[in-house]
Amino acid sequence: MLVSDMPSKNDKGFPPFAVTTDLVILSVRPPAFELLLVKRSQGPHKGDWALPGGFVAIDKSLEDSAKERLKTKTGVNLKNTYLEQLKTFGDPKRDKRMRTVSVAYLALIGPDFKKEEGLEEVQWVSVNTLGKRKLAFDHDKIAQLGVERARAKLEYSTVATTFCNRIFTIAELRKVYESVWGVALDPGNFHRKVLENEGFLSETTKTISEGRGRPAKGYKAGNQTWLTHTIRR
Amino acid sequence: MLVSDMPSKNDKGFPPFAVTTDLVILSVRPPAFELLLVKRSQGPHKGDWALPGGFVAIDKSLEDSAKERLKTKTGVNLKNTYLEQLKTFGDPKRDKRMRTVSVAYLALIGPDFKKEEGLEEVQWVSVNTLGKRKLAFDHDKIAQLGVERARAKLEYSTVATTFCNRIFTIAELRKVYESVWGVALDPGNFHRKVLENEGFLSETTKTISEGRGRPAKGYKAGNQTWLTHTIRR
DNA sequence: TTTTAATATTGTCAATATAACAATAAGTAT
DNA sequence: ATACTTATTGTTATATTGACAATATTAAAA
Repeated sequence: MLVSDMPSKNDKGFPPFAVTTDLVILSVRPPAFELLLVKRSQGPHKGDWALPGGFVAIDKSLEDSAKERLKTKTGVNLKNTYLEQLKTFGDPKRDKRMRTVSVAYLALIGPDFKKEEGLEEVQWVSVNTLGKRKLAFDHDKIAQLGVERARAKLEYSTVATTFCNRIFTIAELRKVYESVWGVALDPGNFHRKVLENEGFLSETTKTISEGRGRPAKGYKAGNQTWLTHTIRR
Repeated sequence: MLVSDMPSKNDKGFPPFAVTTDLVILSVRPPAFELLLVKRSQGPHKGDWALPGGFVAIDKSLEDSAKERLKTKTGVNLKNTYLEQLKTFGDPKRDKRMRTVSVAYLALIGPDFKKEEGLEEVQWVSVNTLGKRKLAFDHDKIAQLGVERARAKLEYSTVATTFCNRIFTIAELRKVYESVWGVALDPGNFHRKVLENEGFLSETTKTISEGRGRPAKGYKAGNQTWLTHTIRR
């Protein structure tokens, strides 16, 4: 049934909408900055690549709906992930089956997610392919927005640490910034800038040695969410 | 009917949601920074003050729904207003009648809106009363979020001009910043900072004299959306 | 009409912050 | 032991910020 043929109100006195959540799931494996896509196995745009998502159950919160989907697609430990609402898309023509409102979420995850197990077709792609690739529905636009939000957020928030392991070095954190922004940063200046942000990082006793070169101190994510001294691209 | 009693799917195969838009409409009349509230005339929370809002029609976009409501409540010329999506609220228990998802919008408007005409009870209140006043549904939280978004946006975007008349002085713009942030800013430094932002303001031939003191040059909003040199609180 | 007060606009300068690059520290690989 | 590589700390010129002073230009008061 087309939207134009639908009754404007149901028997409860309100127009019935379908509500979905869609996820922009991002991950960094320096120097790659990647996005998770799934191949649609049914419904409209069958066979196309799309963002993971689906209907919200009548008794579940929007965020729980997004979290569950994130868990099943990536197997990540939700404690070490970052999830925030991105934007809601509700154009009347975005889904021809019915009037659908999609609440998009942005998820940032660390390196240790479960690799896909072949049940469903799942693919990590570079965010650089976004302009070129055609995704289902309006998912191009949603994915692009998610990438831009992530890039912006690295400037003034501490979220970059969610792309790292639980313990990481300042150089690893710098490579996250460089991968997400696609620029090179001065190691010395970056090092200082990060440390002058109270609560960005928290020291550990570990040191981490990666082949050649002086071993680096290991840090954990600190307790702050916002940076007092912003980091510039 | 309670949510818990509702069928999990309708005959179209998806759970039926009601979708509403709610508006955080903000305006500045220095030194006041104000929010528009309406008194609910029916339904749950009848008699309480709430954000303007209501159901989205089955064939209207979310933004058009918000725009129409903004128009009827304020009579503003939509050309001189700023409207952006804020966040979507969909807690299963937020409305006890039915499962409702509310897409909140933030609207910033200039000084020349139509004063309410008494048909409906409408009220401008200082944003400072927000913590104290109890609003319908989760509208306290939504309004607070809108105020914070507006405050943040003044730092790095040009939206402050939407609080001004079409032609305004730099001092008037400064008073907008001071009202929204609740701080005093140095007139000289502010003046320079604003002008060094290419495309923030655009010169006019008018000069504006407000009683005593040297008359100021009149400016219009420029063509940029983002500030290259951020303004700090 | 002259003086005073108020506000706009421009100047000055010390204190901070930024960015580029140099130097040193501390390991691994040969 | 030596060379090499990366982490971390130093140095310094330049740019930005913030506090406050000086000048410009008008309206109101005397």
